[in-house]
Amino acid sequence: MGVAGPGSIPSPELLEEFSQFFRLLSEPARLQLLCHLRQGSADVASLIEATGFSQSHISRQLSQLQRAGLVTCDRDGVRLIYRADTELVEELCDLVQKRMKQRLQQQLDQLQTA
Amino acid sequence: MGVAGPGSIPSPELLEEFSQFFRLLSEPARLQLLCHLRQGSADVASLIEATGFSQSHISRQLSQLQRAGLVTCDRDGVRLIYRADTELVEELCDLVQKRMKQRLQQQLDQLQTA
DNA sequence: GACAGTTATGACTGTACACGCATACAACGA
DNA sequence: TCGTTGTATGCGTGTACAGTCATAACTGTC
Repeated sequence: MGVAGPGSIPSPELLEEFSQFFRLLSEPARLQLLCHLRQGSADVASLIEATGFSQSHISRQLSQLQRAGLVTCDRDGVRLIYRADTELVEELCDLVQKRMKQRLQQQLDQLQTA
Repeated sequence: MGVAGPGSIPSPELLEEFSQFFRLLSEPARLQLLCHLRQGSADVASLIEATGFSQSHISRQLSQLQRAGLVTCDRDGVRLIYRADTELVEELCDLVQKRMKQRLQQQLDQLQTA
């Protein structure tokens, strides 16, 4: 049984929500932030250091991720310590990566039989 | 073990590939096409009919999906019959949907305890 | 070959958004 | 309260791309 049952098209609203979610992951900068946070929680300064992006950019990207619930933060005095809820993202990336491997393997096989 | 092993950051190239893939799914029009093709193969005319998009737009979106291997097509005379390889997309959407449900449930619980 | 139907593509417009700079705002210490 | 540090936000710029129209390119029939 699929997303909305077999043989039916998801509503435009649901499609919109799905696409918005995937859109979050469609930006290398945000994926990069999630990857860094996968190593453990981190404050903004270290994320700036690690990625080289401006503070304002990091802030905006983190707030987008936060709205989607992919990231949360706690205060430590003036600093914000971010932590990622990366389980979902990892699962998604693993699926995609598995698929990429499959595709490359297929292309390889085709070249070898040709 | 995660995408690139624990404790390491994927290369920029890999991040780029992931984001490009998710980017494909970040557009409602493309998700819609994939959903229609989930019902079975279809020719372009019926996709135009079903979605209301222009022929040129459909053509471009399908070719993007095709490059990523999410869609294939066979000729039937002058027509092209497209079919989707939706297993991956369905898995991804199911994961995301599961997450959405979780989040909404949490919000509901919070409202009820408050 | 010419013609009709189907798909791909060049050119264009509009919009969304990444990204940086400057600055406003929040939180702590003296 | 003032200064300092850290985060959010208004504004501007550049770019990527969705979506359309017109048209080219392809596939088949006569």
